[in-house]
Amino acid sequence: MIGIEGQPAPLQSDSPEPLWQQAAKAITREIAAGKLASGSRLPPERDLLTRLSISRVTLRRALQSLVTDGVLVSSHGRGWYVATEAHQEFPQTLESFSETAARLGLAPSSQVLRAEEAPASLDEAEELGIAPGGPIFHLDRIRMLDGVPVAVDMSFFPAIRGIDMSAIDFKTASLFRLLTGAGFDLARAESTIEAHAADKTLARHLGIEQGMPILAMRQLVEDSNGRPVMASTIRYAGDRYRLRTSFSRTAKTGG
Amino acid sequence: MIGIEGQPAPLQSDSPEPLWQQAAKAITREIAAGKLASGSRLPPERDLLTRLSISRVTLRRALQSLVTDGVLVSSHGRGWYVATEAHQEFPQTLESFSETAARLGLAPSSQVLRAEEAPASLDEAEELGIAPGGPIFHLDRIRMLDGVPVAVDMSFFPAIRGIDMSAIDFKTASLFRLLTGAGFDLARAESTIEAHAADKTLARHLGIEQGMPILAMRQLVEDSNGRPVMASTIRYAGDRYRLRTSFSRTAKTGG
DNA sequence: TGTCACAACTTGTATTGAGAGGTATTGTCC
DNA sequence: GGACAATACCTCTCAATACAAGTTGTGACA
Repeated sequence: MIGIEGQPAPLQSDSPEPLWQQAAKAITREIAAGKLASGSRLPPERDLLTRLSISRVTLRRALQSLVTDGVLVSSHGRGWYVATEAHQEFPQTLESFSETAARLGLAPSSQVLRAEEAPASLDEAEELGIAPGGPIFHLDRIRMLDGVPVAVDMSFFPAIRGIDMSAIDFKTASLFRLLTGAGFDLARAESTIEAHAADKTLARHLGIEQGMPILAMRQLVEDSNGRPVMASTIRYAGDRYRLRTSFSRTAKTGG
Repeated sequence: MIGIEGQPAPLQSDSPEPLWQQAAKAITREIAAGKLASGSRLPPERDLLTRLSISRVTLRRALQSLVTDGVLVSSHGRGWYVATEAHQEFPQTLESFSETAARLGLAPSSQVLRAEEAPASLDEAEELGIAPGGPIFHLDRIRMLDGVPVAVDMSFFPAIRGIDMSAIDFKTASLFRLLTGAGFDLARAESTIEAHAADKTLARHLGIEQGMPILAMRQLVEDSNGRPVMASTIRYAGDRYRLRTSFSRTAKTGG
């Protein structure tokens, strides 16, 4: 950490990674950790370079790279600011269903199978870190592209007070937006992906033969404190959908 | 010894062993002797060539061979560093095979099916952005955990000049390390993941029944200029392996 | 209380210099 | 042809220093 609120943290001078890159990362980590909110102002350059023990040129190199990456914006005479967010969903390395639809020029739609509140089972309670029997909301949907079923999405999250769930059209509603609007700070997601054979129920929903290969993705979304917010199991017809992911390398070697 | 902390040690100029090899070995010995810790910086080239009494070209030849071997990494403008153990593959959001093995406490190993240079087909050439018929290197391996086959990995990349591929033990060699050492700046990867039924050949390699669900991942690795460097098709036994990914929300540019 | 000048703060740009790795060319020797 | 050397030039990293330009705060004055 660059110790914005505390101690200075010197960068690794004995590392292959350039100092400007290390500084940029340190700043990014502060933002990701929530110590610098979207839109907020960083300390002045003079302070940052003292705390990081680097020259101003090096610091500005780091800051500029973060501008290029869209993380920061600068204001001449006023200071450096954390860029504001543009998206409600995760900035992605795993392409979302709606992004895939847009990319392929296909119309996404959903058919709701289940949208109701129920008491959490032991497993569900454990997964969400709540008391067994506590109220959770289940949303099961068939996801379609141009009317063709490609996946069954079964998600659940803690019941939300103050929102009339029956008034929500879950054919089109985004769960990410719903949860964010309800005050959850979605910060992180863990996913696992497996291959299975389609069982009888799923085969019927997707209109495929029982036993066909499917992709099964389990996803757990957490808030910035690490509390689970939503759990999903999404099963895709193997011959109709592929998951797409990309990622970049940010460092050659670490110290 | 190269006498980093003491006297210079001239290499044997009347030995049949090339000077660059002697120099590489001398450096390796220093590391093995603990005089250069993992991640630490070597003296500058100017100092090393003086102490070893060899030309810079020869020294760099030695250093480069150690890069290929994964012992050193270079940082332009900063210096030469002893490589650290981790972070040789993408550090990122799709857990690597070796990371999965470590996490589960299982011993990873490989059986080489194919390791040869061949002219690129039209499709292969197109994928790598090279001329059809141009030389590419194919590496097909069965990946195993604790001796149990879990995946077949078929990768190809442009043939690398200056490296004796027959000298490489592909049971253990890391392709990322090899390509990085050969000068490719691996910066980005695109992957797609599908579910298929195992065909006859794959089923035989993995020891599973034909038709079983498998995860099929296609991955294209690019360098920092966006040029494709390596293409891989990795097929995992669906009941023995799951892909794992996680990602975090960070600030992003306003659109 | 409002206005204005000035100082202080803060970012933006430029120059110079040193250290250090990266690439290329030419030539000699075995 | 491989090994090796000498030489030249390029590019990146990093720092110190100086000056320019925009913003904000403060004190003086009407």
